[in-house]
Amino acid sequence: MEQPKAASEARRRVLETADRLFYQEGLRAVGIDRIIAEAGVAKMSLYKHFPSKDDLILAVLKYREEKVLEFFQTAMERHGKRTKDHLRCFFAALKDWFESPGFRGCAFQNAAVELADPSHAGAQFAKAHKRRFQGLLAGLVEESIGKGAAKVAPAVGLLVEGAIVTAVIQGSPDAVDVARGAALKMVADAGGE
Amino acid sequence: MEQPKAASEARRRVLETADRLFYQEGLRAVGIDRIIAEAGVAKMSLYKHFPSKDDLILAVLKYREEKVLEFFQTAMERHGKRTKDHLRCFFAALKDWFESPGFRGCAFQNAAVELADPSHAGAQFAKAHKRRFQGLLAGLVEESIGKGAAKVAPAVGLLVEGAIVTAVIQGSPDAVDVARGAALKMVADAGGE
DNA sequence: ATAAATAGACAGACCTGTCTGTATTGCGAA
DNA sequence: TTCGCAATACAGACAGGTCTGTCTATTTAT
Repeated sequence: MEQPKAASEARRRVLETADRLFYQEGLRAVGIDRIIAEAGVAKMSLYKHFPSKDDLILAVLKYREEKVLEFFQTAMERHGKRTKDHLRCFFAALKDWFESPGFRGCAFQNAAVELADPSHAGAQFAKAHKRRFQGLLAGLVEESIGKGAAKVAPAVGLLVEGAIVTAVIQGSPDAVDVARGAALKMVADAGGE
Repeated sequence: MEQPKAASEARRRVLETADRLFYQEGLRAVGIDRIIAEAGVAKMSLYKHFPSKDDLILAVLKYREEKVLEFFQTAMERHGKRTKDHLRCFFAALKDWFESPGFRGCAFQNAAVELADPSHAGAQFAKAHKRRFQGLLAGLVEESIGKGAAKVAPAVGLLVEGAIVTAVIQGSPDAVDVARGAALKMVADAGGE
């Protein structure tokens, strides 16, 4: 049986397909018809699970947040075998991400740009996600240098965000090296006081 | 008379209107009909000057680059009365921008996100613009500390780009203070060697 | 049989781009 | 000055396609 919490096979396929297409081509560029065609699902099945496209967008963003956190967790663990500096692991994972096929930046940055209206649920979720993400990053900085972290963590966050948009626009992952170098130096300087 | 190189009143109105609407609501969210209505221009007048929407988008980006450079020039001159540190002037101008009404981030970042396809003329122009902008910024850093600039200028660029997206997503100009603090410290450290 | 998913037509709006026809304007020639 | 000419812009209908969202009716699986 797959009815109560199996979350419905059709629903899962819609979510995965929409996530892929939205990320790759943009929220506005991808229509419902395209999603149901590639998901192999009837239109009514989609609208049963997601009453409107805005609802679907929000669900996709939530789904993606889980996937992003999972990605960083496993990628950092993989790099964690070589060094115990978790901040270094983070930048190694970030580089993996930039170099992954189909990389098109941060879905939450992109959503905030495409949605334009800051009151849109998707834009608000993006804002909340960025706060959570920054919180994780600040945790890594604090793990490195303790108390002084609050002084540099926000700047490290800006370096990461800047590296993401720059990598997208320039079509190259090089920015991550710049960000890592600057961030590690900043953190080292702040920790040595 | 207003015929030969007056660049056509209608063309100018289309460009200004499209620039405003595209920036405020997004390239895909704004249609041709909306532009001609608000510009008070006939559809054929628009298509005479800009054969397609993609052509219009590209023209708007070029137009905006001029406006952006003008803005920074005058804003920096205004702040230049108090300090001769041009890098500080730049961050003061950046803050003015973030606080200006209707601020919605960098049109070139936004265009790169919305266009998705990196081969689109608009995406390529955005990429080229960012290189030019980074060149200007690097010039300011070099003016501060000379040779060592090449080591820190790219990171300063990332801080600026990160501050822009963060200000948009968070709906607050605060990120500019973080970026300025980190950038000035980085530059000072690099200069003192 | 009941619940869920299927296929696909449909409405109504909006999209880009084309087309026709009219009004306005400046300018050289009569 | 007055006429006609050419360029420009105007208004708006139109074609052909796509968009979101609704609806009906059929199929499948439990």
